[in-house]
Amino acid sequence: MGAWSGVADESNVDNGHWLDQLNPQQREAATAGDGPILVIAGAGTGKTRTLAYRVAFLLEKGVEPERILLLTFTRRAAQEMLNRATNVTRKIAEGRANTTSRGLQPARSGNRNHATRVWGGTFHATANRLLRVYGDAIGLGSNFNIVDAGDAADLINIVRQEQGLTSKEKRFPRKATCLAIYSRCVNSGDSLADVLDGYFPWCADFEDELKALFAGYVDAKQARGVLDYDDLLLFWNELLKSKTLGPKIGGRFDHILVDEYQDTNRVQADILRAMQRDCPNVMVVGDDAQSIYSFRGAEVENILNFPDQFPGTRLITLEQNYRSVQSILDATNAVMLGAKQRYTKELWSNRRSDSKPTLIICRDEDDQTRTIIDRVLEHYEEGIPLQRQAVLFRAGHNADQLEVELTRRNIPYVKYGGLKFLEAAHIKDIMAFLRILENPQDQLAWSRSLNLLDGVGPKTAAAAYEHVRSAGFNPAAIATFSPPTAGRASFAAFASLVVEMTVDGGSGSVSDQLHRIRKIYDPLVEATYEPAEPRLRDLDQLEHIAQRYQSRRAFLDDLVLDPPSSTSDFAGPPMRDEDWLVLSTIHSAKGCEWDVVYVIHAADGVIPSDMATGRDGEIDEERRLFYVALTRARDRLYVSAPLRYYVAGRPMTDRHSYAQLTRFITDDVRRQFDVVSPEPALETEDAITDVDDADSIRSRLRARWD
DNA sequence: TGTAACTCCCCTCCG
DNA sequence: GGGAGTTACA
Repeated sequence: MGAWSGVADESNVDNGHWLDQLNPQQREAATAGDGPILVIAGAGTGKTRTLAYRVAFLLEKGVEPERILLLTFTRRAAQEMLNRATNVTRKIAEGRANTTSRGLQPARSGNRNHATRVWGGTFHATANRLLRVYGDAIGLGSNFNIVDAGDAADLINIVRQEQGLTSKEKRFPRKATCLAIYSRCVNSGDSLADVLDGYFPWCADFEDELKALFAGYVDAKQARGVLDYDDLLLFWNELLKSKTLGPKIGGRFDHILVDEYQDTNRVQADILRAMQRDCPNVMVVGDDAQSIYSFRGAEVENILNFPDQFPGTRLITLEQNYRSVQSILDATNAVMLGAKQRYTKELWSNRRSDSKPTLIICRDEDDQTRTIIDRVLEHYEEGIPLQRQAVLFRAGHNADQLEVELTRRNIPYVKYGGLKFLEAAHIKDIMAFLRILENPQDQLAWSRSLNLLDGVGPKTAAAAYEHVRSAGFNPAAIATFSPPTAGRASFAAFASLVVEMTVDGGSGSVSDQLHRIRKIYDPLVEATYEPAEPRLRDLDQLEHIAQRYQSRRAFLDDLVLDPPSSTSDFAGPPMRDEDWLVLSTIHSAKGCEWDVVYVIHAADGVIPSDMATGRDGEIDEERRLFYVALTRARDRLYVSAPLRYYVAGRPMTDRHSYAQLTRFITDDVRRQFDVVSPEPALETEDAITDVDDADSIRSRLRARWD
């Protein structure tokens, strides 16, 4: 996406010693010796830069790249750091070449892409990589399919129906809720009763049923040869418990670096501790004030208690902010002052500014949309490209109206977060076809594909799966299944394609395979969706990204583990040199920065979300989220809130409701902003001293009549 | 057994 | 506005 922290490139490392590019604390972190290290890095303090230099330092020291494991929150973050590390090592090598006699090759000249051999990625992606290697050893096999949250919820639903858990007197929790409960249990290690009590009190009546459901879900995953996201971590953790495999896996590495440690959960911390037995050099980096993923089971205690859990920890704190002007930091520091749990860091910057950030109070959402777009265009006219400006919001749909208006005005934008490309039905359908070929046990994939065919519903799909199963999971057996009803034409076409592709499945590139599937799938799309055109274009794009992959397995795994976060991630060359505005959820903006940032919908109920007011600590997390949003800004920061929302109801009864500015902007915080309001006359003013007070005015007015 | 049409309820953030 | 559950009909 837009700009990553510390956009400054590493191009000038050859002026003086390369480590001179870092401040003393950063340098201490980058060059620290062995043992556990905790780096507390406030927003914008050069964390990415420090990690990149750390990697470069280790490589320079002679550590083999494949013996370094870099765990990050997204794969994009890992790539960014490794690219920068590569730049640093290249500059060092060039510098060395210049100081040695001409004609000599620089040291390690064959290792230009050294850093690309570092193990880098998310916990989940790393787990996948390890399980593909060691899965056979524990009977997991290496051809498991990974299911995303939607598929996992569907599978839970199947089990639920099998178990007859369709109570009528009181509604059973929805499938997504069931999955969320399950996930929280396994990620936190807490008992079902505690999780229900603490987070899902309205589901407490179903404890026994849920217990049975989850047991059935675990069995169902096993029977179908699939792992969900949580399984990846759980299985990795289990591998490490083995007396033989554990040391092997940990022993693969000499150094483990973990970014965004404040957003790891208990299983991830367990994994790290287990890895550390055989790889003592662990460095974690994070910021307790930016912990925003507890909804996913993240525990900020992991970073707070790191020194206890890893004895001998060296603590390094980065406090100088290189990103924002001081006036923005004044505002963000003020926001954090209100946190129940006080954080110790107070960020400071050398970057001065003569203007405060701006708080824009808007009449309603229309007003907000217009105002934001106007400001964006003003800054654009001043010479700040759209890509260096970002609009941030709490939830994906908060940007709906803005998107409509940007489209109407022909202003290009990309949106990150919110609904994923991959979650669209037509994408999942066609991916299901590939999943069948890769792992014929995957019942979800079969039923998804089969249900598309005319005259095939759940029953027929289940019978067909059973047929394939009894044939030893040979996918080609589908050809000998005869569907009971009409519509045999499309079934026959489907079956013969499966047979064809089973026979020569390995041959042909992934995008070729997709292309062949589309011959029967496109007509189905055209028949199913009214404007089919945009969906077909999505499939074109899918085919386009598939070109980057050598293997079907890698393609499937990547799309689940590292889904394209916006449609522009695979936009073709035409977009390349255009400019576009960035729209992003605050969560997806983590780690990024822009010259100008607009935080919209800063109204109570949105920030903090009205869904997050239940528990202690949830409000604090919303505050941190707001803090993360504000600290993305380098030069200019706008916060806006509509005071009125239209509630789209039935025709003729459209009403509006009134909103309040987010509670995180207290009077103290507000003083750090310039306030723009549509109705300044209605603003309440603090005590004014340059006119008489009301009493003296009244007595003077009265005096005329004396 | 599959499908279309109708109802009701609830809606977040992500790997 | 869309998922999930129900009903009527082919």
